[in-house]
Amino acid sequence: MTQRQRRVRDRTERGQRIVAAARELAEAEGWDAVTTRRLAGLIEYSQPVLYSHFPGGKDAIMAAAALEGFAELAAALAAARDGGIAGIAGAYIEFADAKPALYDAMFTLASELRFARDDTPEVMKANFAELLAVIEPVAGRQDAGPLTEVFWSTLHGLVTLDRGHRLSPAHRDERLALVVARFGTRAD
Amino acid sequence: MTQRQRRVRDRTERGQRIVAAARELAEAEGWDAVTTRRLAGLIEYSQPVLYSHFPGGKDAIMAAAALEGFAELAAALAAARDGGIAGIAGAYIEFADAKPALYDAMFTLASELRFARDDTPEVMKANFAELLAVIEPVAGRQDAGPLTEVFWSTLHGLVTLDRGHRLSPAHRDERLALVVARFGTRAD
DNA sequence: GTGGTTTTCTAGCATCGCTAGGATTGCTAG
DNA sequence: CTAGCAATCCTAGCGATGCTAGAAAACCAC
Repeated sequence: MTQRQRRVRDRTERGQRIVAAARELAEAEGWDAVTTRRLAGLIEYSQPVLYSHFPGGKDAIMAAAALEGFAELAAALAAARDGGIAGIAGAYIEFADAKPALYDAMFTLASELRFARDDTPEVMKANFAELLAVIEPVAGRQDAGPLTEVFWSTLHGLVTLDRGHRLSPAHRDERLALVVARFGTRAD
Repeated sequence: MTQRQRRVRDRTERGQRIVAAARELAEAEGWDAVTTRRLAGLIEYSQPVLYSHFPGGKDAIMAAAALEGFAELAAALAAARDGGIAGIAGAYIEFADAKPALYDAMFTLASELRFARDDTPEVMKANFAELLAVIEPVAGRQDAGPLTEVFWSTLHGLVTLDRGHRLSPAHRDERLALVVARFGTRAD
């Protein structure tokens, strides 16, 4: 039955190639350029193969990419945990800046995935936990959970507004410093 | 030449009907449901008529709706100016909550419109000015401009993350209170 | 080899945004 | 009143999208 094992291994490999190709293409030309036909061409198979891996179609592929993104973001945040507020804020923005299409898939698109619920994937909770770990020391008497949500919202807002050319490019560093100033101190 | 005047008046009226129909349909069923065919049916004309009003097609119609949205948001913020940080933050979130599709058109979609540039429409600058007016008193020695951008990012992040079901519904009010706590005090 | 299962591809559907070209209407001049 | 011009509008169609049914091919056990 080792052949059967090889077949399932090939299958999962191909599934990963689909997501990898989608991410690559999205990062290069945006998610609009990620069509099922181009994706099928990239992995050198026909269109219906995509649906055997992801019955949900294109949305499911994007959701799979988003999940990968959450795992990578969690890793990036964990690596910056020692940097405190400034470190984690910088890491967050840097991640969104380095992989804009992936970030879009994680937050702007892929509305199926939702936080703050029982069926929320663990990878997604991990991101919140990383932010929470840094905010907790400065929460004081305030509930750290909601404060983390506000902190997270600030980072996410900075990313998305900046991406939409809504913010002044000259003040990027200054904004980051202000975030640290506003969230880095205890306010009981 | 009064007939000519009536004709141009009818034209502009029809243009507004197009945007109004688009907004109504988007608010009811989302922007994906706003197709050029359905839009043409709603105004009881054929598709190409849309392009005589908006050569840019669907994107231009959404941009027109977004501009209306910026004007309405600026008015809502101006009305809440006396409420200070808490008042304007509440008004902002309330606006986004009452007209979610319009808010999406203003920020998530419609990437043509950009802030912080010379050709930025006045209505868009007005929104920033309203936020700036409230932030300025608490800026202290800090530059009020970037601080307003951070404040704005927080509000925008709260709106978008909440819309994506990323935040706990139970803590809505608490988050707003925390925003006021973090941005309502001087931090020189 | 042969039959049956699994996998893959070809072909097509409905819908999308958008546009060219002809038809229809309205205005003007003789 | 009518002929001709100009503006307006609609029918029909193009290319591309996500997705799917049914035929074709490959694979495996016997």
